[in-house]
Amino acid sequence: MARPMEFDRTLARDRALLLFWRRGYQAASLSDLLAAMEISRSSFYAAFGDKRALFLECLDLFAARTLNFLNGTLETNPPLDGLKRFFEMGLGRMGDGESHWGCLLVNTSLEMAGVDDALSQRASAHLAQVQAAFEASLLKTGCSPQKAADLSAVLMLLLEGLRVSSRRALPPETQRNQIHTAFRIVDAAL
Amino acid sequence: MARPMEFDRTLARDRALLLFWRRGYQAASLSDLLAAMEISRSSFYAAFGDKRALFLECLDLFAARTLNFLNGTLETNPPLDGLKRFFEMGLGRMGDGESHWGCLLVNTSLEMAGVDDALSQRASAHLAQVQAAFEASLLKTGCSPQKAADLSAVLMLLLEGLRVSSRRALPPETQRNQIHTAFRIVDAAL
DNA sequence: GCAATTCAGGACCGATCGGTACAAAACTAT
DNA sequence: ATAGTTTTGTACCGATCGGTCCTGAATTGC
Repeated sequence: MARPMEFDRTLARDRALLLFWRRGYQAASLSDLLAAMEISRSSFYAAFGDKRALFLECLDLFAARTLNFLNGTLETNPPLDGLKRFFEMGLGRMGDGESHWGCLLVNTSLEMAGVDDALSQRASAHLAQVQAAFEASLLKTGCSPQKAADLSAVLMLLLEGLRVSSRRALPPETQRNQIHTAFRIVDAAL
Repeated sequence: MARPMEFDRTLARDRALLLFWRRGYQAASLSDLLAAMEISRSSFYAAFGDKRALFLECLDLFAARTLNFLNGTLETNPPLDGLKRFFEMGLGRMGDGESHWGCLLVNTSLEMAGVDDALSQRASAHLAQVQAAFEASLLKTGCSPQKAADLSAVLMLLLEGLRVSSRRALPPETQRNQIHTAFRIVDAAL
């Protein structure tokens, strides 16, 4: 019927996600986004609504992928090993990008608090889902529900702290040590 | 010789610090700042240079106060109690403001990473000083240097996670539980 | 009182922000 | 080929950004 779209929507969206991840919501200007996504202004607004809507889409997508990865590792590993592997996600090879941008959920929850609380709360809600997955996994180790609740809350603290370490660009080796020590003492508490 | 200043510089600076703490660097516009500080544009630039310089001043001041408070509690309490008290700083009474803004150092380190790396790194360096104080305190418990280094790194993870919890506006009671559980398992690891 | 000096208020600046409007280009269906 | 439809590139929009400049008011030393 008419002219077909000239760009791949999901590809453009993924590129936007990377930019948001790297720079945060506010510092990623429209021009930056258009350049990164390699589409024009009109295509942008036609396909994504506006900047905020696109961000929301990216945020939810990031959360879905994160939960997906987490559930994957939890299914194919003993609970604690799966958790540890999840913690180690994204501290990868030194110069590969993506490795020192922290976690978009944590970043957003902090950046947008007091600025756009709806965005902040949404990111926070996604984090709560992650914590719920932690708790479910801990329960499978046979510990008490109380202990699972308490420890999953502490695991969330550790994860957030680790994603801060990542964005602070602490050396991967340092982060690896942090994970190792953290899991050693969590293990002892089980 | 001439007309004296009509405003209290340190008062204005403190007000700016609160705004930066609450909204972050980017979202605190000049107009916002002037309104909060209750000074005029010209006074602002005469007294503080520019927005970034003022922020830097606030950041360093926040760090100094934080370290000061930390060292105070560490001097007047047994090491672990002092640390715990530091962790509990700022989760205070529900509606008193300041309690759910997280930590300016953590906030800044995340927000400015990839945007103004000098600011991010500076905040990160201040955090490293806090961690060093943790380590020194742990050493006083008589544990091995290795253990002090490892545990202080984990304590930093927990602190960062807790300040994220704070800015996410998790209920103070939840945060209290997190602190309690965290210190229980850290204690066990000593 | 008067000159000298420093202050504060606000007009003004170019740049950039996110977002809209519009016209030309590109494609399909007939 | 042509009519009809959708996409795309870009000019343009008002608002706001951080920052400068200039004027008039306020206060001092004399």
